[in-house]
Amino acid sequence: MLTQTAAHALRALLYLAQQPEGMLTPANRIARATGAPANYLGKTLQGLAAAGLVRGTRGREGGYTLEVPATAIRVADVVAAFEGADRPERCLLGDRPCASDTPCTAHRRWQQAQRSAKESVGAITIEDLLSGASPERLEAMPRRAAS
Amino acid sequence: MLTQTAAHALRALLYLAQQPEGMLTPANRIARATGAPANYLGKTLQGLAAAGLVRGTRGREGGYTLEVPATAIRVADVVAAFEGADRPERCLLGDRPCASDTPCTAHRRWQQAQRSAKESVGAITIEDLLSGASPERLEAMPRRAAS
DNA sequence: GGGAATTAGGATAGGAGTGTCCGAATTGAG
DNA sequence: CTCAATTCGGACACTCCTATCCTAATTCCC
Repeated sequence: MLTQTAAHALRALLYLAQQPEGMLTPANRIARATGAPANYLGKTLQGLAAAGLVRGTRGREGGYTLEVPATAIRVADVVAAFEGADRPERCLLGDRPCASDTPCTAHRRWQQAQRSAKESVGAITIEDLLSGASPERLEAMPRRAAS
Repeated sequence: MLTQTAAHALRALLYLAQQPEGMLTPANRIARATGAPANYLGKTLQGLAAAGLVRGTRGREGGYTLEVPATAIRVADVVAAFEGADRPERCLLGDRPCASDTPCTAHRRWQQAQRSAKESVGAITIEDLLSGASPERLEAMPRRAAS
């Protein structure tokens, strides 16, 4: 569902959001707490810093802190920080943007579902995850028994 | 959203579903029609055959055909045909299945969203995509402006 | 029966995601 | 000032997904 990198990033953000406001947490501690490989998490945090979600402070007693309140960081933002210019949304039938041999009802139906799927996880904020709140009625979704 | 392999497979199934009932279509033609690399699509079709979704017939005038009606093939089935024993659903906070330092409201909230996302695309059938029908009310979802 | 078309399946290469390692730059503590 | 802690940034290995290529095995047509 999420890439490994995004998952590490999300865990790091959740951890940072639980720290006292303004406190600097070194990457090493975050790695230990979240179970991410320390070296790799370094890179990941740099990515988050580049995206403006966290701020890194060098030097002794340095570390990372949230740059943006936890209510303003959506999962979609975290994902976006690590994807490289997403592909041009190719059509499901055939190669061309919308093949002529089919009126591409598939296209619409598919994009609709994709958007709905992306939003149902992308719209969640760090704060939502920590508070357990449901930002909009999601439990109102129909449920079908998986055969 | 989908792996490349699953996308190829989905396109192949959509193409096969549009062919006359019982007709055998060689992999080569499917590849040309869907824009997938022919050699790789061969493997992909083998995967679909192993999953019981299509049937391959060897020899001259051979080819592939749907083994199951298009109404009975869900996107989730296609995806499942190509994933190797999905991982044990690790918790979002910390490494352990459910860390003690947080009551894991995050866990529930997250899984809820994930399931909802998976279902919104996974429950779609090949037939749905071709007919443009919406299997359950999906357009009733709330929509938020992406900032 | 011979030959061509086609699936089945293995071996191999390229690339991206993931992870490791090491040095350079920065900053505060002593 | 010196040193240690820390982020920053590059270089490199590993693995899996994707893709290519080649050789069987099978089946129909002539």
